[in-house]
Amino acid sequence: MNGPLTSSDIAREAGVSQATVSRVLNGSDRVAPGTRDRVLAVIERHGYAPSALARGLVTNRSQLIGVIVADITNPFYPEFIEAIGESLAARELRMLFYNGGLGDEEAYVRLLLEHRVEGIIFTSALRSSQAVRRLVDERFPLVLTNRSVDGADCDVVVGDNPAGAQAAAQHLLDLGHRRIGLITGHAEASTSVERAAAFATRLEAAGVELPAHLVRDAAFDQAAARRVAVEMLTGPDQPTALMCVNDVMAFGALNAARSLGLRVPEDVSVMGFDDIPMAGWEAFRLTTVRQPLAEMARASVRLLSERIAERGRPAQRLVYPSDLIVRDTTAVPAPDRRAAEARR
Amino acid sequence: MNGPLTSSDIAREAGVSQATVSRVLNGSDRVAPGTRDRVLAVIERHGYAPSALARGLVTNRSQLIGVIVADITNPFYPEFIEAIGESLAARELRMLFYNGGLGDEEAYVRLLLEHRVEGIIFTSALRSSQAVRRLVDERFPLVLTNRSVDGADCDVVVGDNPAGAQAAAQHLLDLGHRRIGLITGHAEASTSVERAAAFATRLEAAGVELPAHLVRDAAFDQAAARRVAVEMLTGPDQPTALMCVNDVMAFGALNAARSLGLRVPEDVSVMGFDDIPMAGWEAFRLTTVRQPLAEMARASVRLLSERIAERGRPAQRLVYPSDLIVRDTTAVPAPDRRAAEARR
DNA sequence: ACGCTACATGAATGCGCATACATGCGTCAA
DNA sequence: TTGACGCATGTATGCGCATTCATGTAGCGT
Repeated sequence: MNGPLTSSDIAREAGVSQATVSRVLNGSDRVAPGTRDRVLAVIERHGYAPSALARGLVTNRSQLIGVIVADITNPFYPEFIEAIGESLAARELRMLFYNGGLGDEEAYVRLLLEHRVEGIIFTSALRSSQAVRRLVDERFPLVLTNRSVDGADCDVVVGDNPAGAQAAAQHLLDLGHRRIGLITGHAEASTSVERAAAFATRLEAAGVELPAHLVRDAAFDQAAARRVAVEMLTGPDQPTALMCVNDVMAFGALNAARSLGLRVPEDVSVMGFDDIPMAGWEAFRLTTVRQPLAEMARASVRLLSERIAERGRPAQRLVYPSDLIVRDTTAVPAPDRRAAEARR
Repeated sequence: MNGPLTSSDIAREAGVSQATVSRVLNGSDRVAPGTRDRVLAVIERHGYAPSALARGLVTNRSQLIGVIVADITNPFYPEFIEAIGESLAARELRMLFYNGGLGDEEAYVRLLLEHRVEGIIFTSALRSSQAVRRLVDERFPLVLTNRSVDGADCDVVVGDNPAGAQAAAQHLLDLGHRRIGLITGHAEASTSVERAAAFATRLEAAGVELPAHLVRDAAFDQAAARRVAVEMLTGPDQPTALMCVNDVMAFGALNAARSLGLRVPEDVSVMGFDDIPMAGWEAFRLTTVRQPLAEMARASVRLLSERIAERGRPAQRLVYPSDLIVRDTTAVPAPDRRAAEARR
């Protein structure tokens, strides 16, 4: 009576062979109804659970999917993880979860491979990720979600960052902003780079300058964004609006404004990107760009399991639309506002 | 060349036996330095990763720990998961992650057991959980974090809920509040029950009534708490303060107040419990009760791995202190709402 | 009644590894 | 020089399961 029961234990008690137990477990085979019921009864009675280790060893299918997240405390990710978890469960797949995946990706991937995961979902790969490129070269099933990696020809699920960022820029331009600060994420994150580039391009096209000191990196981090925003809002050449390439950093900017006694949007406008659920909370009411996060998460799982089933298929790149969501953190810039009020 | 390399492949190429490869992989054994280097070179060259499935089958150690969370989108959990992940990694353990564990716990646990997890961390067990009790009966290694289960004699890591809730009650009483609303979590969650009970007791001891219609359940959910708070703040017998048994619900209450145009703390005071990082954000500046979340998470992992090593040891219950953190959402009550409005 | 088929089931095998046991070699004391 | 011993390494085995092949039995037609 050491450790969990085995299929042989069940077989003995049910008076059949181990092979038969295996057959009823896997349903498909032809087993006499009476035998099946008898075996199932024994399984039920003991709460027998077949070993996924042994099964995986034989079938070469671990039922495990590795999911790598850079920072689960960043409120962007939980939504994703939730949706991924649901999709995985629906496909009889379990999640081997790794948080902090930015550091030594190599080590993480190694561990995942030891456990013979059938595939990996990277939610926060860096553009230059060696680990990702190597896996792609080996045709190991993986999908990049919300990010892409330079030169890696693999399945990718992203939002339409350029369109979203341009819409954001246009929104601020339309309001009349001409001095705009941009808070970017990690310089190695495609998401940040794409959004920042498109935003800058749109501004440039409208003849609005985006000086270097108004473009700051905050690595997708709330606290860092808060610091950077404080600096921009107290430094020279203060912006009338702050664009952040994700919502979490926009919360940081909002916190910064509040800590400085500035009103949003009266004194500064703030924009985010992603439209995570918190962005809609009364505490924020953040103007942002919506991405269909849950849908993107589901698509990632779908793509991954399709690739597992068919390794040779051509890589797909799914691009989801981005929609401008105007809430309460953006308005006409302050000077104009005064003028407008005076005009009345 | 199907599937990953095996130790036999490595052995063949290194000119040794499979057993020797296994020996160098597991370090300990006496292997000639020259042989070891040769084998390691081959392993390195091919990026060979030994199968955790096969190893687990032999050693009966999967290196997997199941972690069950009720709702990862609840900002309380990511902190926990992060800390748990780090502790697990430090012990060469991986996280098999399950979100949504409140629903069919039975099914989840079954899956975890199939994968032969060495232990399970429940972060959101319900008081009456059958699944937990059964596991405890079977002496399966598990620890309950932030929750306890009635009649389950197992390792538990919790904050000092009674002390924290009493401190919260005392704080509101000291400020002069006499009509206080209480928003509770899931009625089956020990955390909620303990906090609510201690809070009520303290009020009662001070001769302050806590009428039934001012005690509402919001299941630890932000949106539900928001709804309930709106009802209490617009209904009859409006409270001057709202105590929420966790921070996330306090955010809901804050959102409710804001949506009603009520100022916090001038018109209503709001308190939470947990002191998750967001509670300190300028957007909230929530008065709350701090629990050492990361420490509790680490202790959970420690307890679990100790129990895995020694199944027979007596169950431990670790109680961590709770500290009142006074920030900006609590103040002396407005004499009454009308007076407050008249003043404006 | 006989032989044949279809089907239910058992026996045997191997997945990749750790480990107990066996072997062969060098070393050292006598 | 010899036998005993220790060390490095090889051989054999089994973990729990899926699966292939072998076997026996019932059911069928003629």
